Amino acid sequence: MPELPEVETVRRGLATLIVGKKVVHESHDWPKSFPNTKADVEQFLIGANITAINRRAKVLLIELSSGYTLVTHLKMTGQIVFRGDAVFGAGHPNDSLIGELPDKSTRVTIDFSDGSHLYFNDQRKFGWMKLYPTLEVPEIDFMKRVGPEPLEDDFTAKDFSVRFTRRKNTSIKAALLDQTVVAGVGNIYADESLWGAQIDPRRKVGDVSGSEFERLYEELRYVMNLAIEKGGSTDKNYVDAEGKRGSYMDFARVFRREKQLCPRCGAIITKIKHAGRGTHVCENCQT
DNA sequence: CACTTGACCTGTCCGC
DNA sequence: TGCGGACAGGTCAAGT
Repeated sequence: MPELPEVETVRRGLATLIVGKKVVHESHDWPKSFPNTKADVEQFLIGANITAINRRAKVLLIELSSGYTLVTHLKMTGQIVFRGDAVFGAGHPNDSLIGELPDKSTRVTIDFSDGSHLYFNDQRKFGWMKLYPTLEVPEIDFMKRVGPEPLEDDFTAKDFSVRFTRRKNTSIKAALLDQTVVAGVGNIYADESLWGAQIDPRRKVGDVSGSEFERLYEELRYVMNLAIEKGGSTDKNYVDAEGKRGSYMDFARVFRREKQLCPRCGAIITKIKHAGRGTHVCENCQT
């Protein structure tokens, strides 16, 4: 599920909902979802206050007053949902995907001193939360290797195209999905931005021209900014920190629109398998 | 090193 | 209705 816009949406929600709260209890039923020892939890999580919520690529960083950070990756089906006294989203089926919590997919529960709760749900169990000393977070392998944030103001089209030179023999889609090239791009926004730039996802990086890279840069930033504005994309599982769906899928031009008409040229959109992923393309106007 | 494929999991959908 | 297989938004470890 979550790519950069979804994780950013969760981050913004959590920043208003849980910063300042004090953790009093944690429980989990699947060790891989929260691999720290009980002693670490006691020492660095219980009794700590939430001081800030940050994001790098698709990783959520929940900072604690203990000097530790709860590093969180939602992978494919992770959800982080806050519940206070009110049940957010209940009775609004178009707005919320989930009801009572904890539910069947709840892997981790964190309780706050004011009686509110944070739930980490993850149907497929690929995601995880893990405590790291805050100062060591930049030393985590993934953090050292991940590429630049594509939405930063000082990230230019030139910076973007230069990142791809190392991968000139692979396809443009495989390179876009490579987190060491650029941070935060996943299957939805790869397909959407390539459609916007009118580039066939199977093209070799080495055959993509400078002006095409400029278009792709603009389109990637456009779709990701739009997706953040729309609260992300809910295809199946994704919800924000209040349990609400995102609406970008209503604006998608190719993703999950196979057999429908291309909004640009009217040809039929096809779905193929490429780079090990379902890939949506208009074979008529993406060349 | 660059590149590709399989593994990690559960749930759903599709064809027989 | 049941059953097998393919597939799902991500990343790593292995393999070539």
